[in-house]
Amino acid sequence: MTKKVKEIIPCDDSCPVKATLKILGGKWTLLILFQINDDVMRYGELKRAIPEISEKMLIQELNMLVEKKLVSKKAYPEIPPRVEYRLTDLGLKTLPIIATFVEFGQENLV
Amino acid sequence: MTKKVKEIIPCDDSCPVKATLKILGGKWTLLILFQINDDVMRYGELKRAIPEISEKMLIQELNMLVEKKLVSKKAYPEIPPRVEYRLTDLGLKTLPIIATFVEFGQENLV
DNA sequence: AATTAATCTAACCAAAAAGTAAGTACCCTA
DNA sequence: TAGGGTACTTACTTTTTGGTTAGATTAATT
Repeated sequence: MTKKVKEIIPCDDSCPVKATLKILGGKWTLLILFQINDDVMRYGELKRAIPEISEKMLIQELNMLVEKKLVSKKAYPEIPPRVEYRLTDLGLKTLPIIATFVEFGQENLV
Repeated sequence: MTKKVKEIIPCDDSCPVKATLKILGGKWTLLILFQINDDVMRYGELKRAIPEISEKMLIQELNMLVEKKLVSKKAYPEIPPRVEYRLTDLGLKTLPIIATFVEFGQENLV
């Protein structure tokens, strides 16, 4: 009779949960994606949709999301300026994640 | 012809995404739940499964998860000590969330 | 001529989260 | 009697994150 040894596979950098967390793990990230959803949102609209976020964080997160190619940005050369954000194809793929967040929250928390 | 006004519903404390984020938003939380999964895990096993986490953070997160009723803890009065963690019914409900993280990571990142 | 509007930037500081390192407890084995 | 195993705990420091304030832009409105 051999001693049973539980095999532990240490999670490394290829852990998909970790990889996803790296992009979506911020305090505001999922909330912003959730608000944009499959719509077009202006900067000011997002600000009103997430009132507690500071302008700095909103811009910072949006820039990050554009850089990571989850969000595309279109600025119109107008005065006053108009900038529209929407999800890219990659960004749209986060919507199922957000849907599970919504469901868990609705059924168990709020 | 009336000016089109986009209706913005500001997300308040009842936003399900925010509520879920409040519990699952930590740097290590989802990773720990992912490792426990539908299994029984000892403290030391979790430590080996997530090598980069510090003991302090692991304990802190586990305590938080027990307090939030996502994880149950069973300590055996033995020397050396043995403590087992497993997901509660509520904790098991986070597995679909984690599954979407895994899928997104596998298909788009790793 | 001053004000307003919308989007963004930069500098600075505060708070929160996470990391580090050491120590505690207890019995067993060598 | 020294060291090892397991699960924590504490005090301290660093890093990350977030908040505040001020300012740039420039055409149209007051």
